[in-house]
Amino acid sequence: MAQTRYRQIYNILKSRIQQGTYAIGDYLPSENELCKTYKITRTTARKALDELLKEGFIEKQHGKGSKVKERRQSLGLLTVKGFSEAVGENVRTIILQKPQILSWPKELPFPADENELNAPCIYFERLRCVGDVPVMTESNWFSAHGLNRFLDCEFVDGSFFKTLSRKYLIEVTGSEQELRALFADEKSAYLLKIEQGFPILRISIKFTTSKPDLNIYSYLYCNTEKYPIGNIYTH
Amino acid sequence: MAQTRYRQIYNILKSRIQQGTYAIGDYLPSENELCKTYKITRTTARKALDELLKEGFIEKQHGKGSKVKERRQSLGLLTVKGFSEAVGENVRTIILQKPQILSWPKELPFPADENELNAPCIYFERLRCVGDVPVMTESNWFSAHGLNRFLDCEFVDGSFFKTLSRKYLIEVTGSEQELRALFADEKSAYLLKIEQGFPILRISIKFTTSKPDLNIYSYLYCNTEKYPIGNIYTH
DNA sequence: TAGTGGTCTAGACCACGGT
DNA sequence: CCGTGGTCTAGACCACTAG
Repeated sequence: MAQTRYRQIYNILKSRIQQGTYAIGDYLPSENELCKTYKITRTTARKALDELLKEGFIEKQHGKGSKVKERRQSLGLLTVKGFSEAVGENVRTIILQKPQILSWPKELPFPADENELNAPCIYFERLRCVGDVPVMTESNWFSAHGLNRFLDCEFVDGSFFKTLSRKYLIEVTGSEQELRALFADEKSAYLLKIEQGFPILRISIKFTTSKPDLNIYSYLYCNTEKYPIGNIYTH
Repeated sequence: MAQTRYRQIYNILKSRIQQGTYAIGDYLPSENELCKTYKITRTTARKALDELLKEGFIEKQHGKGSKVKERRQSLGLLTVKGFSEAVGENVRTIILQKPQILSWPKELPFPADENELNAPCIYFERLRCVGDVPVMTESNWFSAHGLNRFLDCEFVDGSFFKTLSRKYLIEVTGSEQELRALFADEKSAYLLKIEQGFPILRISIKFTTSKPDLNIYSYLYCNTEKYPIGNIYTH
């Protein structure tokens, strides 16, 4: 078996959710139905559903079923309030540097895991704007291992994480972050169209994913003057 | 059965970890040992361990066992890295203003719920230091409704949230936050012993609690130069 | 009452880690 | 090699939801 059985079922269900076969609000087949359909036991069916639950695709209701949830597009745990969510339509993303192979930088936002550095490094850089106002620069590093043809492919809906999910079946499983208030340096000031020395927020992130040896390392430099970083959290 | 069996095992193991019976780095009894000890099957033992895993108490190693991990304590979702955790012993808290009844301010970090404003407002203010270095000021507002004798009582272990939990059985259930990089104003600069105009991080928080009509509103002003704000998150 | 998810038993085989 | 955790089977009883 190349994959575990529950992982196969998980993948089937996940892709059907993503393709809209099971739409938001729909109920997945019950655990017993899954057992019959795929000739598995409930333990295995439940394990597959548990994975979907962990990743926020479904919500379980005792006595009713497993309901497809609206996926909380969580950029780790940070969402930009009045930005990708609230502003919605008005958000623009400018690619400053398309994904390309670079050597690993001397310093990453967080120390990398050992194995990651064995593969080449992919780097890309974007600028996020609300209307015409640039509010955040974003630099991303990650290992190219297992991401075949990543450089050639277009982002799904312009989203990096959606691309990982849809094309490579990789989900973000967690993140570690660090926040720092800094004077804007020359580059940030130029990109964000502010004066050098203006206070900006730097967010250092390490995203962990469902793929071992794949973490995403990012720096976000944010002009929080008009668009502070919002962070919604429900326990 | 008042509780599920796996929850009982979970509680036993958790309290032993918290009390240090199983120290950081130790291995818990193996799944098979747990089966014998508590007369359960592996499914149940694994379910108990899975809960501990999810909450970050242990780490599982194939072929070796379940190892007790260093716990990342999440206060809401913000932890001060190299501060209440890492620095540990060296953290000091200075009460700038003891809890007292004030009128509600014109502006809170987030808009208050309607009913809260009917009761008086309790306010207190603290300064957090690492050693002799002040790193964060903290201002808190909340409704006095139902918090009898709050002004007279001492904080449990110096912790506001522990006090709410132990004395009033109120738990924090979630939070909403907003981050902003600012120039330090006169008051913050004075308290944090930095120059006015230095970049600092302001965190606005609304903590929701298990008590309806009780939210905690806070401003944190942080000097992130030496001690950036860390934020550990596992999905 | 029928169907759902939540818990639990009693086995089995496998892959990994260290001896 | 043995013990560990990872996966899986084939059942069982329970609590919850809804017609």
